Formats: sequence, structure tokens, C-alpha cells
Amino acid sequence: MSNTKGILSRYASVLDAVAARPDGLSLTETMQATGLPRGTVHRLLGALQEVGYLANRDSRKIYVLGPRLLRVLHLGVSPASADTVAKPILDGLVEKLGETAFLARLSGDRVESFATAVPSREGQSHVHPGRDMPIHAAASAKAIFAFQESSLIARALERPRVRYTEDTRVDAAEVQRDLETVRRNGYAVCANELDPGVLSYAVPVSVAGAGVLYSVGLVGLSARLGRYSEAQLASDLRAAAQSIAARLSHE
Amino acid sequence: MSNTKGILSRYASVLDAVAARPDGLSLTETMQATGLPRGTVHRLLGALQEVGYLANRDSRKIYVLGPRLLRVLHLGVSPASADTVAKPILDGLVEKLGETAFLARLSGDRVESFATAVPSREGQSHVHPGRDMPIHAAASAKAIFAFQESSLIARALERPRVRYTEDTRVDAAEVQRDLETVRRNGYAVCANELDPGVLSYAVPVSVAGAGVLYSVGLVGLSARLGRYSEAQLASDLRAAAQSIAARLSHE
DNA sequence: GAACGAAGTTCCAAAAAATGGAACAACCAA
DNA sequence: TTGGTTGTTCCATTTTTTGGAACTTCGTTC
Repeated sequence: MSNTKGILSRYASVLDAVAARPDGLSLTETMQATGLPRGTVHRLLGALQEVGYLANRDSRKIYVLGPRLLRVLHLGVSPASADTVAKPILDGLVEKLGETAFLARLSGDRVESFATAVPSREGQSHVHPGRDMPIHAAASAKAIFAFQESSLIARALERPRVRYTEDTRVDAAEVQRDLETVRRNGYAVCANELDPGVLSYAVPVSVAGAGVLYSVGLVGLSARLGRYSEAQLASDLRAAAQSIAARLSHE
Repeated sequence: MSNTKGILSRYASVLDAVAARPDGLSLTETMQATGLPRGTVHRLLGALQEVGYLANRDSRKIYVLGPRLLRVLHLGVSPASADTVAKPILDGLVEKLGETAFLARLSGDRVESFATAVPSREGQSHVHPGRDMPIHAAASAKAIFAFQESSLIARALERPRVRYTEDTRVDAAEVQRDLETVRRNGYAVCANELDPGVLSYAVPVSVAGAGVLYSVGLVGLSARLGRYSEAQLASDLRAAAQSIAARLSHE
């Protein structure tokens, strides 16, 4: 199973062993499963844990797959699936609120929208979100970045920040303060920051074991979307987010 | 994000970079994403590909997540999900054929049943599959092992093989021949090999990108189950397998 | 099709990390 | 306390990584 040369193949066979046992593996069990010597296994498990590929279950010496690996797996595998899962829920939001709803996704150090549901109105127009959501001016991006590691936020902030409108906050410290607010409130709001006259809300979607990888957002012309109370929108979005999270997490 | 020391952290950041871009990454793009020098990235990508953590898309120099990593995901994350997904389909089989249907799953170098649907008959009894399915005497195990790497098969064959009945084939070469037959037919049959008077069919469930990790099986008393033709059962099971595969793959 | 630049590959001596056996500590049950 | 098992540390030796530079391949433009 594992006789390819190189160090990686040893790490890989440890991961294989752990993945094969959803309840987790002790050092000794890993040793038996891989046929590697004790000292070696000890070091491999330690290194894998250090990078976040393994984690201790119940703070015991039992190893299970770690958050970073789950994250890789979610990002790498579920884009199509998330789309399918999210669509009906987004449609539900659109129907209830009459504005565009969309799912945004963390991709490296940027956030992009990738599943959108638009209202089918006769006369009136609707807003369609752009693809690349900037950290400093999009609610959907803020809802995600607010719950990322500070080093990732820092990387995202390294990118130049365009002043789209008069209300755009381009100062890094100000953006950090915005993120803090999002963490506190559990949702993000952007009014006229990306486009004048456009209002936008978003809440994070947290995938079990892998953290926040998505956000559900709502965009619309301020004049119309402004009629709803913040509390109402936040609560509707939160419900949608939970519903998406549940479906993504069990998969 | 990545400044933990050690070599693993470099491999991990390459994987992060690749996972973040579902369409794949070239060497140069990986270089930019990780900030590592060219020669280094070249070697890392090569090593990751060697162990099966990365693969080339369309045989171009574009790297995407590889089969072995996807396998870790499915084994490590989806047991609960597979259960949910499979249940209604198993129920369908039971209703149509009147016999016990179940899903078996590869776990390390053994196969175990883990989602079962039983017929709700009044008078007659039904067979319930055991938990550990031996490679040499269970259709469900054969349907899975037939499509595994030969080294994994070899490991599974190292385990002692009990002669459950007179019809049990315990010779390793014979088992290998059985597996070859399964590969050819696309389904496995076991008559009286594990329990006398019990007949069992199974077909492999192939998960996109990760190979065969599950099988759908049917067990029943030979007298009853024997009424159906092999072709009929195989076709029904194949339909169920495809349906399960589709649902698991998009997730 | 020659010339050019970009992307990918190979090479190698110095630096860093892995290896595994043995000694050691912690833990647990009797 | 004792004895056995599991987890941890240590370290000289071996193996791998590292990264810059030179080289090849590929695709484009003139």
C-alpha cells in the first residue's frame, strides 16, 4: 500500500490509517497499522498534528483527522455539491424577501460568489453580485474573513483596496474594526460601499470541523432592501446559513 | 498561515493552494501562491503526485487534488452521510425484492457492513448480515476488494481465512480468481460460503475520483432469493449502486 | 522558421530533517 | 508495589530538502 519511497508516503500511510478509523487511532494502533517503529510514528503524528492534519479527540491521545485537512477536502471537493445544496435554500430566501440571494466561498485568500438566485420580477430590476468580493467592501467577504485566521486576513488585506464609492472604507485598521463588528453581531452589512445605492447583508456558514468557508448573502437596491429591519434579515439569513451548514457538514 | 516549521508545512501549503482553486494550478501559479522557489515547488508537486495526493488534470501540467486525498475525505468524513444517502435506496431495493439490502464500506484493509434495510415481513424471517465481511466469503467484500490495489488485497489476504462452510474457498489463489470474476462481471455472488443456505449478491459503488469504497449487497435465504435471475438482481443492484454513487460523488 | 520569453526540469553542495533503537517516563491494572 | 503497556525523549547516522543556476521544452510573435 505504501512502499513508494520518500517521506511523504509515510505521512500518507499514517493519514490513511487514521482516515480508515473514524473513531480515531492511538499511537500504538497507528504503529500496528503502518508497521513503522514507535519513535517514528510518534514524530509523524506530532508533525501531522502541528500542521493541523490531525487532531486529538477529547484531548486524549487519540488521533483523528484535523481541521486543516477537512478544510482542504471541503474546498477541493464540494464546490459543485455546495451549489446543489444551496440552490433551493437561496431560492427560498429570494421568494420570501424578493431580493437576490447568493452563496460566496473562500478561495485561497479571496472570496468569490458562486451560486446566485435572482428574483423573477416583471417590471423591476434586481442586483446581481459580482464575482470577486473584496474584503473591505462586500458583506459576503466580511462575513467569511471575520472568522479566518489573522494571517489569512492579513494576506487578504495586502491586496490593494479600491475606493469604489465615497463610503468605501479603505483603511486597513477600519476594515479590521468592521470584521470585529461582524464577529460580534454574527452578520455583516455593507451599505453603498461597493456600489452606490446598493445594500447587502451576509452571514457566515460554518462547516463542521473546517470552520467558516462560505457565506450566504442578500443584495438589493437600498431603497427596497432597506424596508426590512436588520434583525429580520439577519435572522432569515442565519436560518439559511444553518440549513446549508447542516447539509454540507454531514457530507 | 504557513510559517510553522518543518517540511510538512510546505506540503500543506501547496495542498492549500491547490484546494483553493478547484480548476487546478500550474507550477508557476503554485509558486506564486506559496512564495516558494521554482525548484522546490517542482519537487513538492512531484512528490505529492507520486503519493496520489495530487493529479494532473487532462494530462496537462495542471495540478488538482488526487485520488488518495479524496479517498481520505470519503473514508474520514462521510460515514454518517453515506448512511443517510443510502437508506432510501436500500429501502427501495428491499421493497422491490423482499430481501435484506445493505451497504458495506472499506475500512482500512477490511470491509464492514454499516447500513442495513430489512424487509418487514409478518411471518417469514430474514437474514441480517454480520458486521465484518471477510474477503474470501462475502459478496459485499469481494465487490469492494476486486477493485482495490493489489497490495491492499494482499494485506487483506494475510488475515487468516476461516472455513465457514464446506463451500468456503480459503485458498488465496482461489480468492484471487473469484475477484477476477467479479471484475469481469461487475458483481459478486456468494452461495453458502459464509452461512449455509444463504445467498448473497453485491455490486461495487464507485465514488468519483476516489475509486470503489462501498458496495451494495443483498442477502437472503437461498430458497427465496434464488428465485430471481442473476441478471435481474445484478441489474437492480447496479442501479442502486449508481444512484448511491451519484449522491456521494457530488458531496 | 528563427528568435524570443515563459514555463517546466535537472543538477548539486550545503543545510536540515528523518530514522530507529534504546533508555526513560507516565499510566494503568492487579 | 509490581509488572506490563503506552507514550516520550535522545542522538549518531543516514537521508532528504533546499534553492539558485543552468538547461530544456513549449508556445508565440515577427
